[in-house]
Amino acid sequence: MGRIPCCEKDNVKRGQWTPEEDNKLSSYIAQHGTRNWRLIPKNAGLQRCGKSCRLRWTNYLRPDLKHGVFSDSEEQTIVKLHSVVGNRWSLIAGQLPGRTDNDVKNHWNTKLKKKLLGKGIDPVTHKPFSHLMAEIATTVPPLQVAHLAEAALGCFKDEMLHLLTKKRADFPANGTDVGDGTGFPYAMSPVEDKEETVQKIKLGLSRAIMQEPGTDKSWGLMENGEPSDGLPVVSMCDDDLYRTIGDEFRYEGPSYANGEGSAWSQSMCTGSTCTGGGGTPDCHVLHEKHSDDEGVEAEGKRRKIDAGLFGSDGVLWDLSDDLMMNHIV
DNA sequence: AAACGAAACAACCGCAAACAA
DNA sequence: CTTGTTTGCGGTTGTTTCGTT
Repeated sequence: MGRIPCCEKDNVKRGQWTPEEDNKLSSYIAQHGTRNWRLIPKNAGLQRCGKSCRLRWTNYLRPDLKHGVFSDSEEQTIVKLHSVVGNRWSLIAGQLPGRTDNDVKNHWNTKLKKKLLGKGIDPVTHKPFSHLMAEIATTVPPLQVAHLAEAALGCFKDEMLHLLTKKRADFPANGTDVGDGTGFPYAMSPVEDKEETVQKIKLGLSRAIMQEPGTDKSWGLMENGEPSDGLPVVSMCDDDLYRTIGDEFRYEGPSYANGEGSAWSQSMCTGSTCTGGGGTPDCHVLHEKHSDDEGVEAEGKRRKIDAGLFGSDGVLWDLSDDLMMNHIV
């Protein structure tokens, strides 16, 4: 017994909507409302799946939608809410009049996530990477550190690779301050091609993963403290640096009690080495949905979180005391 | 001007909750 | 209470647009 399809696949058009289709759908809904999406395409004379019509309406045609760029305050709201509820896009969109969950999701994935990563903040936990490292170092038995590092790097390797290679290409070749306020010098040989850089970074990551627990943790450094392989040396434990570079977002210090993950830690980790069973504690929580029984319980918890966050009128509570993300204007 | 890659946006898919009969 | 259907949601994929070489 399979699931009943929402429509006949054969006679259904897919892909981009034409203005005529938009008109048909809009005028039909204006007259008859949005009851029974399965019947709407048929009655409106559209060769579309009801689901497709619903999506088109809710994400694009609805008259109350905003279509412009996200404002600073909207971005702040998204980051703040995401730090509390995670990838609950509909919940977040509910606090942004005129924005859809798809809008918010796309904006997060294409802009905000990278923005945070670029500032050294883990977009999953909203903590600076330095704090994550420190937590791992202090709370985990040394023998597990290497495995956790591997899992973490697996989760973020693509983003790290992207950022590192991009940054490298952007830095000046004379090794002076790049002028972003970080005082971070970067020396790059002009003849060094990008592919070589990528290979070096990959090698560095691999070494970090392979490194036995208890050995020198100063990744990328040779015994004399000089960078090996020409890789940059970045202090990942410098909160002052973080505050300096955080011209838009500022981390005000850990707020999770006793190393507990935030309420939203079911956010996705799609890293290839993250298998859900092992890995970091967060990674374990992320995959709780995979178990049906646990999934029900997780959903129950989720609903409690929802109920706690929003009043009966759906208005967001004042979260300023609970949030770890503050904004500098 | 053309080719290529990255970013942004739009749409689809499958799952599960909610609802109605 | 059970079963079938609809709706909402989040993840993913496909397409278009923009910027760079």
